[in-house]
Amino acid sequence: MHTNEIEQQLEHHGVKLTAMRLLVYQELKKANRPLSLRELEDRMPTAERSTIFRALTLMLEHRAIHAIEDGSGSLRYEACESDDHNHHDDQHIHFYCENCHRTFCFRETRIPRVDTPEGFLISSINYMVKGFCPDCARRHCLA
Amino acid sequence: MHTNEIEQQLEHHGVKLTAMRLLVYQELKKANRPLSLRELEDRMPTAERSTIFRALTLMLEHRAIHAIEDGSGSLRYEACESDDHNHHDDQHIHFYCENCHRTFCFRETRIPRVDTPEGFLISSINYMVKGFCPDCARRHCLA
DNA sequence: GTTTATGCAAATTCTTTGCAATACT
DNA sequence: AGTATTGCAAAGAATTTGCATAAAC
Repeated sequence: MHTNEIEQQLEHHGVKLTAMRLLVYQELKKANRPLSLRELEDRMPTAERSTIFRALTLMLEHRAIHAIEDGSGSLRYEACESDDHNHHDDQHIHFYCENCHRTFCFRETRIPRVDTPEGFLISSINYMVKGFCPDCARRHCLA
Repeated sequence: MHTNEIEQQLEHHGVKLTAMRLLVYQELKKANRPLSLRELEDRMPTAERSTIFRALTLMLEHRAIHAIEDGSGSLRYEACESDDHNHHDDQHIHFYCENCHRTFCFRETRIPRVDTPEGFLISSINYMVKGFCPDCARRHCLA
């Protein structure tokens, strides 16, 4: 994906472009999995924590990205898959390995919908599975 | 539910009984919704934060309770519904109101299961819906 | 020139641990 | 006595904010 496309995506969400915001967004796109603030910092030595944080907050508000809590103790951010900013759901489910603390995206698996009681307004859904990833499961059995 | 029943539930999970642990567990049962460490502290002026925390940690390990991340920035703890300590899933879905920061349990709604790729070992599942609760939705529309 | 974004530093909040004192068996 | 639990205080980790500088419009 070219930078221009990415710029357009951000603008499509109503996010005013800056060099830093673009960088953060690109990094999320590139990673292709949810990243924590810390991980983003590590990948962008030129960017300041608070700058990244404010970029993330802004993009969250504009629903260009979403946040998931995986139990690692820190939020992880992920670029939205679709450009449809009317549907801001986490589109797919995630898996968090309690042993190696990695978070996996199961992109093939959409989140099954449920009925909610009258009056509740839904803006997003997180479906988070936890346990052991194949690597850790194997090691755990051998041990 | 009598104290004795609650004691039995804890012991059934292999948690050695102490006054503090019982108190914490009772408080969770009583609340009937997920509580944060802070909320528990507020409800138990006699108990120390670290004591509550260690009680929670222990009960988590023994799967007498489970933890959910609702996006409020702090973990919330909830007494398990069933006494079956082989199934430690969050049995029902939760709703977090982004406006008033309350977390609701939709006990009627079980978490729909999904297929996960080969090799992943599942220990728990969180299904978290976010948005506006009826109260906040109404106020938001009027505003 | 006014508004907006950035960088730095520090405050806040939440979680977790070390250690001495206490309670339990 | 010996082990396990509790309370206090403080360390760690992550998030969030104030403010001065720098950039954008």
